Amino acid sequence: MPELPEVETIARGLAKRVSGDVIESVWLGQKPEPLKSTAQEIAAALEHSRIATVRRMGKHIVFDLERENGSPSPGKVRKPKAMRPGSVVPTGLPSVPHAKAHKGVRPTRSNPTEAQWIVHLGMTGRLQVCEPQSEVLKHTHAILKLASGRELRFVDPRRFGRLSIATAGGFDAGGMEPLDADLDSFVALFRGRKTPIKSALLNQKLLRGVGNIYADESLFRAGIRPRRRASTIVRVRLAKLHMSVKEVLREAIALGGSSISDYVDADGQEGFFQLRHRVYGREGEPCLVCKTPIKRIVIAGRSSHYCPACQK
DNA sequence: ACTATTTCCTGGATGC
DNA sequence: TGCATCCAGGAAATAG
Repeated sequence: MPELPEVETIARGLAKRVSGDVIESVWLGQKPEPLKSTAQEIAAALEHSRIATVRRMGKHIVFDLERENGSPSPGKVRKPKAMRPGSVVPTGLPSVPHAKAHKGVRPTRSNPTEAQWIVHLGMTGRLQVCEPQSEVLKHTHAILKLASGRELRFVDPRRFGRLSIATAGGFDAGGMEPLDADLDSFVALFRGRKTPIKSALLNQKLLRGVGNIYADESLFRAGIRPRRRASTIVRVRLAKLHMSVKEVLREAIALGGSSISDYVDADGQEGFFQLRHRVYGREGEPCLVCKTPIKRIVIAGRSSHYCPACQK
């Protein structure tokens, strides 16, 4: 499941492969009725746009788009309303149900970034760059034809992923980037919060990008039990957590993320941080520090792993 | 303003 | 073998 390190890895890979490429046409799968207009918006914003950059914000992948010279403006793009990708599996060659409603619209000059394509991979979402003739996988919800001749496809079996369009700079990714947070603002995030520290770490409005795996791993390294109320943790311990979070994320990024279930990056490469997990997915196995069996409990519906001896 | 709970979704694992 | 059930999990929606 892509959390910050996986998304970072994917975004870097994509940046290398599709930056500068132009989106010629877009196919979007059928969506469950309510958000049809958004699909039009997405197609309109993407088509004839150049991908300037690809980067990560929290767990989101952000494609910065700029209009191709002389191509019509996509019209005003509203706030980033999330869209549920289509549910219908494309058969054969996808036709393109895009809106071409803008004929005589004023041409734009060489503009800087005008819009952003925001992709959240959910749990099972993947973006693949491939040749047009390669097999369209089941659960493919979007296909972008690129000027380079390749295709950028969004595949997501479990459909927790989200696609949306934001106006440039208008995308609100939530809380602060954990890797940028200084100690004081990090500590301030938890002041007065009665929620378990694990829940606070997962709250994207506080920190963006930390998910279940890295929350558990960070808490282990900081010696804090996941159920500890955030407000009861003293500053020095939070300082420890501050360090642990950054350390865990940096190590994971360096190893290309954690590959559990079927995660692979943009190049189809697996990550290797799962080999460094000290508590996540190790229920009953001995703690690597003290040999006490790792416990698993459920917090807010999320399985949480910790060492009852090392974490207080 | 917070916090806790429910819901979405499918494939894989488990159980009978 | 087949069928039902459970589980994984991010974040939005709902309830308290």
